Amino acid sequence: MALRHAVLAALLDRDLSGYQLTKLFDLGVSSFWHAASQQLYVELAKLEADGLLTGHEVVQQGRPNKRVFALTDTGLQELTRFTLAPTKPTSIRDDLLVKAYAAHAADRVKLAEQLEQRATQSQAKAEYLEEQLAKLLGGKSEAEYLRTAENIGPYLAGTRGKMYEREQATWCMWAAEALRAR
Amino acid sequence: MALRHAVLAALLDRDLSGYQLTKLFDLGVSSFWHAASQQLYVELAKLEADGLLTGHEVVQQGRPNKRVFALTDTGLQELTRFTLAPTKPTSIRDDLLVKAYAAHAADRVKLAEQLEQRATQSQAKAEYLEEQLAKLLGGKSEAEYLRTAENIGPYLAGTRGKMYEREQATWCMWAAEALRAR
DNA sequence: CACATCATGTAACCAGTTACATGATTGG
DNA sequence: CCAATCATGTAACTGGTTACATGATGTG
Repeated sequence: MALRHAVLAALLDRDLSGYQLTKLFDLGVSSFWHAASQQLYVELAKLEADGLLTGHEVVQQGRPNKRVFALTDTGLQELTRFTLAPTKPTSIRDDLLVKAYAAHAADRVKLAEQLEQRATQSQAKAEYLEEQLAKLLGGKSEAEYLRTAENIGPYLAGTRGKMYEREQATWCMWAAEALRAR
Repeated sequence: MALRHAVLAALLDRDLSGYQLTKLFDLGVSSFWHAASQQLYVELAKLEADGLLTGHEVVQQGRPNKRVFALTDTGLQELTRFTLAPTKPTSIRDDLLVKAYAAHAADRVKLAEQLEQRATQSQAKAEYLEEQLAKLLGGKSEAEYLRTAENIGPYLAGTRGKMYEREQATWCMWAAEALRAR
């Protein structure tokens, strides 16, 4: 079970609805996990059935009502247990890397174009994450924030996401350049 | 279909047996894709049935015989087609990132230990990949190699893997330090 | 009233993981 | 003869993706 713990983690210091989680786990936004809305609603139902979450209908004016989910004690315990359990490293699994490996079978210019396009996307995502991180800091220096903030988890994970996207962009540009130069 | 193209790419400039592919796609080794042997043998059977590969028994002395697979023309075409097809970006999907996000629910020291352990693993993997890359260079400078080598694909993909592991190690140490300092 | 956004789901399918199995050959 | 490595598979299960569906509410 994988999404499971990502959902529990997301609900750690705020309650969220399925729709809000969808936005959090959306591609382009998520720094620490990705999931589509369909998967989330299924998972939320399971988590509620297992007693790890409780859902509460929230009546809204101006928009449809929503069900907001909160961690139960059991849910929090399960999350804590998960953080202690050993996990194996996972490697990158990205079609673009396979394409790069298969460069010899590809049209060099078209592959370079794809790499450049991805570089742009990754750059944009990195910038978005950087903004989010700046918001978390709220004016403080990073060192200060890491010492004093209540929950530094989102900052730690967000930083990894930012690094990943930046580096992806750097590599894409480098590889595209290498292909174009031939 | 995912592993499919990774296998075709791996067979692009040399023929390999299921066992050799297993080692290539093994965790700890793979820079561009991961797969377990069970999955590989199934995939190889499918690829052969689909006419993208052909297998040939190779009689060996001193060890069990093996079946070596080679790309067919159709297989090569399929790989080329794949390199041209658009693909979406994929984000990191790593339990360790979820654990970091859930830092507030975790034992800080134990989480730091896990991060440090992962840093060590990633460092080792990065060094292994660096050796592989040096072998590919074969004494040439990178610039020279990228200009003149027949197939730079493995070098491009391997470099991404190396970068990823190095950065993972850096982040793990940084995050562990942040957790320990509290 | 059409379109965007908010909001929540079901069902079929596909890819990957885990568990289980087997056998050859060499070296200590 | 036992352990390590080489070599190849099957089957059940889990997690994730894709396709399909529906309805509320506000804005132009």
